[in-house]
Amino acid sequence: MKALIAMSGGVDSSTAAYLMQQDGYECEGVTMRLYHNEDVGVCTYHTCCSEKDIDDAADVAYKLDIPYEVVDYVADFEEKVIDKFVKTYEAGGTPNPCIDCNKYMKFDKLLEEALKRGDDYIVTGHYARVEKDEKTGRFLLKKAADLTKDQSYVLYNLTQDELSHIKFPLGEMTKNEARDIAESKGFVNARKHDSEDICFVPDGDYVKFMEQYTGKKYPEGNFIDPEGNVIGKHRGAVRYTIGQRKGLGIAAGHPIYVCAKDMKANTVTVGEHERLFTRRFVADTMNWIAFDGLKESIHCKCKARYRQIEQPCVVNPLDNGKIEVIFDEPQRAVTVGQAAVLYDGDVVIGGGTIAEVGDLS
RNA sequence: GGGGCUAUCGCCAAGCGGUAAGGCACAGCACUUUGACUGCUGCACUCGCUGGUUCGAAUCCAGCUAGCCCUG
Repeated sequence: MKALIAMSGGVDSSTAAYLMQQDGYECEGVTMRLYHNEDVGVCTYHTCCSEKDIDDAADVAYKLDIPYEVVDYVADFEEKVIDKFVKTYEAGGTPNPCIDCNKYMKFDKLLEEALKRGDDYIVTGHYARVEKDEKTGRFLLKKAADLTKDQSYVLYNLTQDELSHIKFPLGEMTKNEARDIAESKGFVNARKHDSEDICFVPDGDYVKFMEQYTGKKYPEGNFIDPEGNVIGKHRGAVRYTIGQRKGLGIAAGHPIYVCAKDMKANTVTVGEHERLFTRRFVADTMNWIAFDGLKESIHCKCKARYRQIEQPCVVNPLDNGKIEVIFDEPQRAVTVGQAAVLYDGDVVIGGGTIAEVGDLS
């Protein structure tokens, strides 16, 4: 059996490659080049696919004695991930580009490439598990054994067909075990810092990135309180997201947070922490894994952002494949553009994009 | 023209003769394959100005300056 390892240059995918090899697979390593580093050599730790990362991946592949190559997906990445990222922000939402990168790059474009090359599987260093449910014959996506590292949330878009060609060798182990393996094999990246931040925005300033990318300047506007009184000037509405506290520059005596944005009026509403809680939202562009589609209401758990403990809720099917989620308890800062992923225990039922928040009537 | 009140970090605000609380904002770090949240740390050798009283004052006194209010 042949496997194509998506090697980011980090520890996880390196260890994953090693494990597949140990498992008897004929492996080849590939790194996707997703964008061009404007300032080569400057950003070394918190990006994937930088020149440094390619060096690291190549180094590991050499150690494992497997073929290695870099594929150029810059154009696709820009179209499928960056463009959507920018558009979501401009529309007032808050995107999660990692999810789209998984959906359109790793498990679509790159998987297609793998199949074309005659590989049976595509392999990544994600902490998640794929299992085949013998009763139904469906592939299930499940949380990682190491719950502190679980990444099933960012993988909810996987289809049955994709899942049948995916291996996550790290799904059963802890981060430390993965690092220890890398260390024992002498991989250069064994102690490398975990990836973080948006990979194509190395300095964390996504607004600056957007301004460079679009050539636009996002105009200043007013901060208003919930009653509509102007209480300050903001530096561009795209700069703020629901629930945000830092960077407002408003000294109200107590912490205040972004409660709402109106892109048309170019206003950002700020208010007390208590105002951020909602029980209801609507999600669209659903992908279902545990079954083909939602036909009736179910009770399950939902994560409305990456780092949230799943919360009990009721999910109601709506028209056009949308769903309505009603949490048992109000949740803080549920935000349009973020992904909502539904869980039944360890199993990912499915997920979608939050399209509308609030108004439980 | 009289009378009163107030002047302490970017904002708010403790302090009332014994050697500058706190909150907000801000910065850094931690956390983190999204944006956030959160946690930790830092942040006035100085209290509108000038003198005086005192062993010692942001705290008492005087004058000055500024702002606010009332009254003409």
